[in-house]
Amino acid sequence: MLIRIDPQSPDPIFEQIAFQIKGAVARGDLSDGDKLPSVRELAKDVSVNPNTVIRSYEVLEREGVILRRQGSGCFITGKTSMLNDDERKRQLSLLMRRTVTEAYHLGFSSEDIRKSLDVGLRGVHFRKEKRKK
Amino acid sequence: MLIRIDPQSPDPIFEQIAFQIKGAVARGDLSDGDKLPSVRELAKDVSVNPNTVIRSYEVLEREGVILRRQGSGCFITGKTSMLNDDERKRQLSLLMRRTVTEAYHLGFSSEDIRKSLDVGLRGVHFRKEKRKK
DNA sequence: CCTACTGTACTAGATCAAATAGAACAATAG
DNA sequence: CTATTGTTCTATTTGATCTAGTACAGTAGG
Repeated sequence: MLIRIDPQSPDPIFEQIAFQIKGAVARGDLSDGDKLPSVRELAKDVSVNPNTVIRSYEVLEREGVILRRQGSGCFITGKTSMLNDDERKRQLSLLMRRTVTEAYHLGFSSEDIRKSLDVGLRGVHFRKEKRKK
Repeated sequence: MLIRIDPQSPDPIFEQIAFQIKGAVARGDLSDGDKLPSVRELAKDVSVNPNTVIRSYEVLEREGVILRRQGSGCFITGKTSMLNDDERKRQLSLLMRRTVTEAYHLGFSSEDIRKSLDVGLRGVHFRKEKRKK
């Protein structure tokens, strides 16, 4: 587990950890059944309080990314969101509205933005359970 | 100016205000030269402290979206980022990596994501100064 | 069974960001 | 000159974040 914390970042540490794990899953570096480092171990690695790691793992479990089992450890589930379809679509729509607005103000054209999304998509490992429409 | 604050949102008020103004500019509802409500006026509208509005306007000016002129008011510039090209590209790349990771964990396919981006892009009014490549 | 590992829960405290309140100053428009 | 604009400042409250330390609970393996 190569987690890098940026102490200067405005994002809280527990979110940085959670996001990096989500990134590893999206890339396929971590997948169904893989074991995460223990709370204490990761805390030591990253030089952070165990409570902070716990908080990251809580977030990830609430989002369905991992499963926590007392005594044995935390594991990647390989599943996604758990929200109902309407809510998922709403979230995606919000996310894209934010993304497009920010990209626009960075001064990019719609072509630039589409291309950049494609680059991002190429880094992701899409083979998951089918979802019903 | 129809600004809506969600007190439940994890995002700070000053960011919500700034983002909604950026959204209005991206949609074309606000454009070059348009005057924003005064600090005190908007603060009253949204039932928020004037200092909070000031902070939103500071953010927007730092990003080049608006221009503040003491005595006269705040105005849309119609310009974008002001960062150099390398930094802009870096920001776009980061933004997209975040977006794709989140969308992935919401359980969407790369096709879903591309489509949703296109929907978002359709809501944006792209006619701006040319940028050198 | 025992031990060492795992996650969990709790309290307490330090630090910082966000927001409010209120006062005062500075530049502009009319 | 006056009203309106943005600006600056200090003080205070609230909540989130993070640290620290302790203790408890479930699991795996000898």
